[in-house]
Amino acid sequence: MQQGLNRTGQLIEVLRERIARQEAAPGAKLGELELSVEFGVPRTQVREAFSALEQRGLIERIPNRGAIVARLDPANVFHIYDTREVLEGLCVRLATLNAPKESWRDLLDLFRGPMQRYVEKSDFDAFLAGYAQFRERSIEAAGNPVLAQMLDSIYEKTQVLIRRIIILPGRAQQGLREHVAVLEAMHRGDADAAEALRRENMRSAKACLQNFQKYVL
Amino acid sequence: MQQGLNRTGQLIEVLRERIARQEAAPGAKLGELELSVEFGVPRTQVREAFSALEQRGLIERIPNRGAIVARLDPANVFHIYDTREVLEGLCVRLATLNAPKESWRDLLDLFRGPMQRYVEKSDFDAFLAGYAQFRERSIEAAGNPVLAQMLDSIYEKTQVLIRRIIILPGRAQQGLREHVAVLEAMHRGDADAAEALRRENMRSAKACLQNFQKYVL
DNA sequence: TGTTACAAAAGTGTTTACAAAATTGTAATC
DNA sequence: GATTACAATTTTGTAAACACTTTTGTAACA
Repeated sequence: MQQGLNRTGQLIEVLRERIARQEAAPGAKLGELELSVEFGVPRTQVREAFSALEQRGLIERIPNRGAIVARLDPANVFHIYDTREVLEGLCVRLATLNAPKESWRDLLDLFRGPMQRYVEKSDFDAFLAGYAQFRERSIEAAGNPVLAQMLDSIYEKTQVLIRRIIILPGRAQQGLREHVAVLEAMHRGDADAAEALRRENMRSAKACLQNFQKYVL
Repeated sequence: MQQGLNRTGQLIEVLRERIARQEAAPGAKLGELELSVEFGVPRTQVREAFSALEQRGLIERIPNRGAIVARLDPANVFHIYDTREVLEGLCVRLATLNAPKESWRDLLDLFRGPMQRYVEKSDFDAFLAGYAQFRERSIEAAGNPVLAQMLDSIYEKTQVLIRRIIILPGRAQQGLREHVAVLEAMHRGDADAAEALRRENMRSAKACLQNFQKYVL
């Protein structure tokens, strides 16, 4: 799966990052020549990168009209959350089973202490960084590369949404409470509870999304 | 995600099919020039197709040495089954919730009657065709394209294995029993039971794989 | 006979150039 | 002043050519 060194692989990574961060907005046009001069690579390599990104569902290619950043089909958002629910559940279950209980201490402290203050101060960047840490640690502890890849492909599509959900009234607080509950289960080594709580967490995020559908989608 | 008409998209599909069917064995070399003359397309399009297939994890590209059909890392096989367990579970749950109960009648009859005889006669092709039918119907009824794509990406990697597992002593019988149980749950509209039974089914397949590890991996 | 050195061949990676399509800009007409 | 027809520009799609790497075949030598 890794294609670390060659230039095309790097280009794919950079574009993937750019799309996930929304530096290139959905629907934005990606010019072949434009990118080839920006990165100093031949146009054929840009086209190869496009082919890979299209396969990943991050861009759409329209014949003779070029490539645009894929728009997130609102109908698919809920499908994504349904799927994500079971994957995230599996992730924390495996992580709980594989890692020593005490290894979750620092994250638990983070979520019980500093993260609370980030919410109160509306410091969403710090808050999201905490979420990212939880995500990375869980995936690493789960030790399942197949699962990791699938979660990645979901994250890169939903990263947009998370920033919109987090600012909804009360959502950050509730999400935080639920994460603490998950971490507590992980800390006491209760894998089944961790999975159930994480799934509950995803369902509540989806419900929140449904409530404010007209504002965020 | 669809790239139906253009030639590169077709080429990707044909190669994907060929790899999934094992017409191209794992480790087999895929020559650019060779394929470009076979399909009558320029070499650049073959390279674009390679880029897409590499992203999908179906081939590996080694710099200056070309592309080979990806070998299935034995360590990943169990990771695949863990992940597949939760996805298949979700699939039958959604299918049960979305489709009318009676719509599973014909599959239930198939699995209770003819499929039994296929097993007894060791008619594995007919048997696998029945499995495929169950799979397609479930995915369609689930109506979740995100889930469908993930299951696809798993199937195209494991199709090899299924043919080896099915011939293991007693496996076909047990798998059939478990499928009947799942279908019965679906037929009476019990989504939770269907999910639990399907997951149980995946775990038993994984266990079987572990028992005969040295023979099939 | 086996091994090393070297040359030829094959294949991949990259660049360039050209053809076709779409978009944009302009001018003529109603 | 708005609309249509047409030309110019831009951009994508395709083909060919070139350069570099790996592999293979051959011959000289120990």
